[in-house]
Amino acid sequence: MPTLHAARTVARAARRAAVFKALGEPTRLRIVDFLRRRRGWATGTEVAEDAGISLALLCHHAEALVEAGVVRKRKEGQTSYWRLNRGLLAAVSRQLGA
Amino acid sequence: MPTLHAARTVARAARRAAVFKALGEPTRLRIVDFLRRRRGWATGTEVAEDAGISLALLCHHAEALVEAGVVRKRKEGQTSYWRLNRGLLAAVSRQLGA
DNA sequence: GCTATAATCAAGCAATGGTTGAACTATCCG
DNA sequence: CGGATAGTTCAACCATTGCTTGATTATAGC
Repeated sequence: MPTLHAARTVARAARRAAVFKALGEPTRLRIVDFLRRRRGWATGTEVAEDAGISLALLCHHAEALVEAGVVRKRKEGQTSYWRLNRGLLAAVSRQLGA
Repeated sequence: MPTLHAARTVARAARRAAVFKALGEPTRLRIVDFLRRRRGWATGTEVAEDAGISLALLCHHAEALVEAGVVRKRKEGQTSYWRLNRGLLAAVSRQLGA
């Protein structure tokens, strides 16, 4: 029988792991790398072209990245824009190095 | 047809993603967290007990962590010892924050 | 040698996840 | 309106993976 403390530890690990999980896939990491180089908002078409994937696949992966909080999304008319959440990445980076 | 440059970019992303993938699983992240608190070598039994998993499962996950280079392994007699590869984590941390 | 202990291996199950292509929606523009 | 453009969703397929259980190997201690 797990204690309450143990249960909370597990839940916290799950949330933190979600960020790494989002980054732990080559295609998603390339998307993140592109957005890092890009500095600012990029359209879905731009991202998909750079990553060499279809728009459908981008949609799939981008959802996972947004879910994990790694990426922010904004929609304007018919096109959607993406940018990195550098704050979260910096926080994770700090925790990882410590 | 992908260019040679694109192929290399993909391969590099795959290697880097392997580290995040290793960290992107709650159980493995708890192992890593324990080793971080522990400072130094810990036996497999200690790690398994802290993470609340069987020795068999630890073996399974530890292999992935070693494969990714996140963890170092040393065997002495009947027991094996594990410690964090802080150098790699620091490098990944730097790259992530930049 | 015998037993207990620490770790590893092997088989199998259930669930998740990446990829593709087609269908569908919403928006822009002439 | 009508066609083109940008995204999104859906269904299907296949591979991967996390986990469990049970057997197996290697070592320590008596």
